[in-house]
Amino acid sequence: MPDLGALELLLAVARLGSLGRAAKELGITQPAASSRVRSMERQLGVALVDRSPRGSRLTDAGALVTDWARRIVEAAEAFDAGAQALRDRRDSRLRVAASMTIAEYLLPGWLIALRSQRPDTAVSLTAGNSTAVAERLLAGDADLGFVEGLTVPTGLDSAVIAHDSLIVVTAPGHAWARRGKPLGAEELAATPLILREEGSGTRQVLDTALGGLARPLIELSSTTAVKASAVNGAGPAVLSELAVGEELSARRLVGIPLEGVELRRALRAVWPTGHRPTGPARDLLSLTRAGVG
Amino acid sequence: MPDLGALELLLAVARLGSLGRAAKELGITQPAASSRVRSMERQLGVALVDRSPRGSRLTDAGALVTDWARRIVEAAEAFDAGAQALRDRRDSRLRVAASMTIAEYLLPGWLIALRSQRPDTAVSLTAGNSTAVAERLLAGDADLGFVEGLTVPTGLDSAVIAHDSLIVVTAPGHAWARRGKPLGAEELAATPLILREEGSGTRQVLDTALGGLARPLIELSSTTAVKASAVNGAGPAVLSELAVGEELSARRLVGIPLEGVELRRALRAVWPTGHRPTGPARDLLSLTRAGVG
DNA sequence: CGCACTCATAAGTCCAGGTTATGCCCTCAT
DNA sequence: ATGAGGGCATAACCTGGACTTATGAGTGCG
Repeated sequence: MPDLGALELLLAVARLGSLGRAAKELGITQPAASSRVRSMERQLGVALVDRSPRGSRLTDAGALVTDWARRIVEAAEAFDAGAQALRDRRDSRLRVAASMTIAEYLLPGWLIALRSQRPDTAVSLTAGNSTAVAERLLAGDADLGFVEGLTVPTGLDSAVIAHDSLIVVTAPGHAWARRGKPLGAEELAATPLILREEGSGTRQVLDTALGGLARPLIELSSTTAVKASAVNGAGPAVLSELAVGEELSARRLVGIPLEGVELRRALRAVWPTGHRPTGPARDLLSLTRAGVG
Repeated sequence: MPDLGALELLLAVARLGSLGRAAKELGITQPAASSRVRSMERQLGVALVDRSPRGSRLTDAGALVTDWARRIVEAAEAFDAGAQALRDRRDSRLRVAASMTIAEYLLPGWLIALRSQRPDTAVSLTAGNSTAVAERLLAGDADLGFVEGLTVPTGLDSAVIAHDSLIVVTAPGHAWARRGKPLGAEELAATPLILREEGSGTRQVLDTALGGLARPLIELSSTTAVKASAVNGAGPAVLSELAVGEELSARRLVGIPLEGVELRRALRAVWPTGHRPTGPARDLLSLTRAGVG
């Protein structure tokens, strides 16, 4: 398994064109960097950088490895942004409460953007369901909240910042992946589906859209488990599009077009009625709304 | 920065419900696992798992962290699949040669799938441009090739396995993100764009589609650099949709609908004329075609 | 009550990755 | 030409963190 530090080093070498400069950027010495890259090359059995007395340049294999590495490091940065927000729990200038889906898929990106824009803003994050978010806001324990769902908790003002569409997905081998015409509500309702458990946000939306008729093939308690089942060909699943971007573009899953079924739900920023977001809360809010145009 | 090993451990704990079992799966002892999780919790300042005499369950924060961690680990697995293919250069049963874009974005996923389906197949990978791929195949140094582009090198048979569409993207704040009607060819050709350098595959497709008229605002030598410029609002960019899936779903970039411009190019599997792929090459080929339906 | 499972603590070992120190190679400017 | 400077490699040493084994303690069950 790769070592994150080594990957960062490799990216730095690619960017700066020299082992020494890369080493300095990461706060280590040049020999340390040299040895790290060397040991990585030994492990891969391929030369990654062309060393010359005028600097170091990536080889072809190095460029490929670097591109793969970049994905890992970007995911790690998102993790870090989220982790920092979890860590700085108390004395933060901006306290955010968010529902799970938003905290999982969207917040890390926003936090990275906010950090690059206002590097000195400390953000703290708590995650929970809609009512928990509302409680924290009303108790003054959070400055800004994010919820998904069909209704806005009372006592809160809100702004729609995005929409989350549920989509029907199957493994590429499934018969639905080949069908010519879009899927209708009746057929969807008549087919057993891989679903989140009753009471979950996505299940709620689906039941509403179909008039309470969704038939579960399997019920699972996490989005990830649903995804895994669908990828393994257990059947068609209904999931937030946020959760399956990766799988769709890698064609591990295929989206099935729908017709006459509306599976959108609003993602909303919320705050106590009257208390218009100001300062860092306003910054974050405008970041999130930028995407909607 | 997080430690990959600790993240894997956390995922294993989540899946298996016990520190001890997770430890065993990773080949370490229970105290080692215990201490690792503990140190991670100390670093984050949040309890991640609820320990009980009957096992360990994730806390809410733990579930969130685990979801973030899963992304990193998945990227690392893709890296690992690619790295292994680079490592086993010589005596492998299946030797693949692929163009950069395919090697970068698609192959790792295929290799993971192939590994789970045929765990004992050793794959080796070399990356290069179309002519290099053709040379290796014709010289008998590779069993199966993948190329993108408008033409098939002579001496090779091919099968289209997917299509790669170029798309026009801008930062969400750009005026085009708000326009109502699709963009036409003339307007696209008249606007300076952030592009890859002349001679690159994507540039080639764009020039062809526009009749050689693309006007560069900036020319950059890597897909990543183009992406970064576009995200920072330098202007509209043209990129493979494979490269921007992440950015689109996080709304760091917005896709601009086009009209009357065809920016698709075929991704093809290729092999020496007559030499129909057999054995592991056939397995890999059928994996890649599964997505097309 | 003792067995089987969980997790925590303690004490000891070991190596990966770091450091400093040094030398070689190349280029460029004086 | 020659010395200065940047870039990389090698060598020898140091250290801390992560692993190990050994043990104890809490819970539930036959």
